[in-house]
Amino acid sequence: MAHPLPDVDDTSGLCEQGRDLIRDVLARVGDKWSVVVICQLGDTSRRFNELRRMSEPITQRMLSATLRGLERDGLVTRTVHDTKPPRVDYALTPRGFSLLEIVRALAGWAEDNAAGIVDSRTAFDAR
Amino acid sequence: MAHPLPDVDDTSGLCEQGRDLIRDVLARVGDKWSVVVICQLGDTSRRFNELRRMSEPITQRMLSATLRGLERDGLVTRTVHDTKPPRVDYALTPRGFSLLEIVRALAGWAEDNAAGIVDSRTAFDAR
DNA sequence: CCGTATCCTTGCAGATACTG
DNA sequence: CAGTATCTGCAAGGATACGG
Repeated sequence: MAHPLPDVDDTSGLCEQGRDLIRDVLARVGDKWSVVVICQLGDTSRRFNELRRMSEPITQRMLSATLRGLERDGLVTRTVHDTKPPRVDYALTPRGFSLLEIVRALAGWAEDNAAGIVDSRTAFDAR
Repeated sequence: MAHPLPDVDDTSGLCEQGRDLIRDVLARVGDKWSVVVICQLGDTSRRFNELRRMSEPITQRMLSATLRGLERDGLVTRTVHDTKPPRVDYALTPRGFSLLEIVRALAGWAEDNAAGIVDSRTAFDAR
């Protein structure tokens, strides 16, 4: 196991420790579809095509891959009901819900700073 | 300005409104180098090659692009000192600092859940 | 020292078609 | 309904070289 930076200064706090895994988590949050799916599962469990419709224009392939990734990290559960037309339910785990909280905080920040960011961009581009 | 989704249901709360911009912000957080740079600027301002060394193995190209993106969004400032060897300082803006807070919260969550996630992955892969 | 310009590879994601 | 398989493009990013 590679030691995560036995570096001289640790002035950056949390951001320096466990770099790999943290980047992993950040990547998931940065992933377009993961966040969308997590948000949609925030209220109740959903079925595959239900998520597909809600997350348009996601492709089947991407939804499938996204869900498998989330399941792998223990963020969602996949429950197969052996009914006549097959039915699969996806739901957030406790860990998934705790991530949802953070994502919502981030979304809140984005909303609060949206106008300012747009202004900054306009100013920057006008040059 | 485009209205942020005059959609039918808003069951997912914040995650549904202003989708485009929010995804933009999330993408920045998910971006490998942006977070690293923001964290390194958390304590004090830094010079270009200083950031370059601290963020290894980032390439010049990527650091340049990352910094320009952050500057464009008003997250960092770029200050050129007209000294004999050219010197450029990058620093976090107030907006940058406020994002740093969120990123640190996210990093904290990652640390708290690191072990659990690794376990989930191992269990998932062992099948 | 602080970048930009160019080339070139790679991996991600869309489209499409098919299976249990 | 709930996915997997294959093929293909396209753009992000590494390597390298050069300019202010």
